[in-house]
Amino acid sequence: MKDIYEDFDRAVCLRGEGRAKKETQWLKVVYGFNEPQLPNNVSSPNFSRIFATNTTAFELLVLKRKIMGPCWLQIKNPQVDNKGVSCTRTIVNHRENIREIVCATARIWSNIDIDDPTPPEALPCTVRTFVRPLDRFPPNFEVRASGNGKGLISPMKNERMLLNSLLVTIHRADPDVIVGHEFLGVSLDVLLHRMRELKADHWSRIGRFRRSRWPPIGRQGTNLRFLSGRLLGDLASDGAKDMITSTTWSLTEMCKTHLKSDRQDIDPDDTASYFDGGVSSPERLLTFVRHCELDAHYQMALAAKVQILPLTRQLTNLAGNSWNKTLNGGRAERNEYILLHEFHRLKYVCPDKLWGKKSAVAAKAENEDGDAEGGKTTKGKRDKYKGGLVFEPKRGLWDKYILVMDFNSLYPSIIQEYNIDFTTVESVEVDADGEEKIPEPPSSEVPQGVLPRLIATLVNRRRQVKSLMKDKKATPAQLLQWDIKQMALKLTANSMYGCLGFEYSRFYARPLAALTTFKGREILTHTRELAESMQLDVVYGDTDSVFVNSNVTELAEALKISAEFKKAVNDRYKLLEIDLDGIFQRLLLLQKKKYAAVKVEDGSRTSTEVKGLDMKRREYCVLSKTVSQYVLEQILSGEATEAVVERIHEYLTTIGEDVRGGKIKLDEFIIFKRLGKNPEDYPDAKSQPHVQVALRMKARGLTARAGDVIPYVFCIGEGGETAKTAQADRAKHPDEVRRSSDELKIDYEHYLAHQILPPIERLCEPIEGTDRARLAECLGLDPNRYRSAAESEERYFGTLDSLMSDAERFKDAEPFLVRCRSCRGQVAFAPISDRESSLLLPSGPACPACQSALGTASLQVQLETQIRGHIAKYYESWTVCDDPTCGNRTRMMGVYGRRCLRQGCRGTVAFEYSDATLYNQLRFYLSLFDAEKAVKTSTGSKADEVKALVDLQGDFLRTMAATAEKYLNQSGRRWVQLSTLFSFMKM
RNA sequence: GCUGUGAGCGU
DNA sequence: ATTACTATTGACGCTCACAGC
Ligand SMILES: [Mg+2]
Ligand SMILES: [Mg+2]
Repeated sequence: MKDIYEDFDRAVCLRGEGRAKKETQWLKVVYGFNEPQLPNNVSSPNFSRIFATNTTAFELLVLKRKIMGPCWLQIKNPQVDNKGVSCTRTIVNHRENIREIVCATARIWSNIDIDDPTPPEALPCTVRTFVRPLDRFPPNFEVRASGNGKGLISPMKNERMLLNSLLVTIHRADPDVIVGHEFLGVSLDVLLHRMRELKADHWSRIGRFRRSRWPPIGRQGTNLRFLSGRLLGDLASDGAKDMITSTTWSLTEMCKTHLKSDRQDIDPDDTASYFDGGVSSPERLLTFVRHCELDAHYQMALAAKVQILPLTRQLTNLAGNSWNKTLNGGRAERNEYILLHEFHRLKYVCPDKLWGKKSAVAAKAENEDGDAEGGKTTKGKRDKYKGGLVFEPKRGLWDKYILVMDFNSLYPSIIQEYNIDFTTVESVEVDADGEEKIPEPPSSEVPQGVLPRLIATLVNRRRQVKSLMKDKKATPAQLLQWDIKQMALKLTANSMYGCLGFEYSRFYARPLAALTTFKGREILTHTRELAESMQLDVVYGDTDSVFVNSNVTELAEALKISAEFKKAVNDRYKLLEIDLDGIFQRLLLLQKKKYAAVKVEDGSRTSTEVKGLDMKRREYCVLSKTVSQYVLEQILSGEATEAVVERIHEYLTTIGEDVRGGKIKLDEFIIFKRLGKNPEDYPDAKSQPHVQVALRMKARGLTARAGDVIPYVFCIGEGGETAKTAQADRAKHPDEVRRSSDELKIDYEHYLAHQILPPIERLCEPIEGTDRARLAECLGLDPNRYRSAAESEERYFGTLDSLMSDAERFKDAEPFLVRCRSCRGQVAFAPISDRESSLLLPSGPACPACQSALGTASLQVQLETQIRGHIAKYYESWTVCDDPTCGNRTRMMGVYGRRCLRQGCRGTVAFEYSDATLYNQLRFYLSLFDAEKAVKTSTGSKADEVKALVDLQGDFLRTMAATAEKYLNQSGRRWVQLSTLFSFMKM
């Protein structure tokens, strides 16, 4: 082997379990990357282990040269930055169901300084758009295109020419950065496949690495390597999504929220209509081309607005990783590199990167855990250790000042405060019961560890930057740059903790993470106790905050209390710092992590702060959010409850009418849900609306991949579905609804019952004077279906001491029909207190028609037969639809389904003969032979008569009652089970 | 109510 | 007119909808 040199080096090994091993002697061997990699598990009498056999060239270069992110390696070039934006339009070739390129815009800015806050529209750029016909261009299109304003439009003969010209443009401009929206996931994928298919010239010019032979094109969204040498800033990448607050990250939405521009949405299925040489006009195609031009601008404007490039550069400079990785997202790698740099500098040997495996520690813990599967969350991911503490909220509407006291970056502070580090914390024993114990923090003599010092450095640098920002003479450009810097420092410090508990991390150290959160819980508990010792009421708290009820109505007094409390808390810690995060004038505390408040801004201004409520979630449509917003405003208005409740009821009534009257636009009904996996990978796609919609999108040639946010609307079923699939199948893409022109109708009832009512009900839960049934009624929904279980039960059976008479209670019960063997007549067994109709005489039961006696045994058999008939009917499980226009009666359904099976009907089915009906029937039979009740319900002179009768016929009554009771007990137990187990049936 | 699945808010 | 390869994942705490039992 050549190129080898040897060198003894003292180093400390950082392996696995918490504390680093002792300093030992190492032999450093270096050889070229042209030689094969050594296996990492070999040993010999001369050495026990080899480390870093699989270190990548990138890691080595960056560490050895101490390269901390983007910088010039040879200082000979002037600062040149060339940014390009590409925007492509594709069309689905339905014959082969593949996507082709029809239009592409390259918008190029040259010599840009990314820290320059000037918006892109104020900077010069060149615009070049290539467009090709599907068959032929509309007449005169070429002429009209040449007269386009700023941007150059180049009509191309075919797709291959388009691609070639695009490649030439990219080659000439040779951009350092490509900015796009869904470029990696969509555009690049189509570009690559089309370039290969059509044998485009110099295809590798899309990147800076020249190739002639095509390497395999990987899975969609994984082909970043084709762009080697250029940076890709994709607005839809995970990295960008973390920086942009948006529900869908669609271009249209981000333009609206971040640029205040109304971007026109184009239904992909309409693309062909713009191109049709016969139908379309040149103007129409031009609008399409200009739309493409404009999108390229929007993408750049958004990138500038959210500052992806400057921020990712700062993050990369801090961590010393690759800029492209930061742009693409994934925090773990940044964290890994910042630690690699630090440990390398201090001459530690770091744990090797394990490809495709969890870290050694994680794998070991897995074996020990065995099948003792802990609390699973998603994708079989277990919770590995305990996290933050959340106090049980004291629910309700608070109207005295509430002080929100919050620890400043709790976890980074804890790591510093307790000197938590790989090198300082002793490894822990595993308990007998497999429970891992929390390690002890080191004693105060132990010198500061690597991690605490790293975080301290970051925090100090941030403090310096923030003090710079206070300078009055600072230019806006400087301020912006400093703000980005301090943001990057904060993000970096805050992400250190997360990676300690990350099982795939090279620096995985679960005990350290567990210790950090443990201290967090301890601190929060102590903080609460301190507040209570100061006679302060803590109404809520989450991980690093306590909500203190000041119980005063004067702001100055509240501030005084907060200052006292703050001092009391901060005196207990060296570094840890609590601060007043905000003051709430009113607070509606609904659940853990769910509340709304009127926050006092400086002086007299206020703002509303909402956390965790349904209206913050993308799965609730705009309409639902609007209604929630109104209701919330009323509740927080501070006015008298009656007035508030009345206004809410009124509002809901008009909403119900407006919705049913079709006065609300389609956009207000759109629901969003993200695909957690690719749509094909769902085991039960049938029951998931967003998956169904995504699958249909794919069938039409559009893309729908893991991570995409799918919009959909619930429509009225067209029929042909089974009960199981009905709900999900009724979800349609908004474009489908728009295209269908009245074919598809929005399911207004569904929206009222599932999107509007539940959030409102949750908001009003602590409000006196209204309830679910009342709210449902206002919306025009059947209040009975929304009554609470207790209420429904009352309505069924009456309360125990109800005034409801038996006649009322049993009005729907079927009578006990007695057949006389002599005269073959049939008569109902009337209540015995009803002396005129009853067939029970003091001498015994007798036929009212022929006066012959009826035997006890005969009556008993007849009763049993009829009871069995009812029970059989119950088990037949006939269901009937509640929609009066349908009335479908069937037993086709699964026992627990509720949807009507009939095509096109949206009714809800209930058991025609329900458990409640059966129960009531049996109680009716029993009541017929209830001596005590008969006496009680009789009045005046009748009472004596009845009393005498039941005394004489006691045996008969007891026999019959026992018969009824036997079945009642059997079925009664069944009923109790059903009513408690399947409480949903009594909604 | 339990189980499972799927959502995504919160710190 | 030269390579080429995986794989890709910050933590935990809490609520909600749906299907099935
Ligand atoms: Mg905090
Ligand atoms: Mg907080």
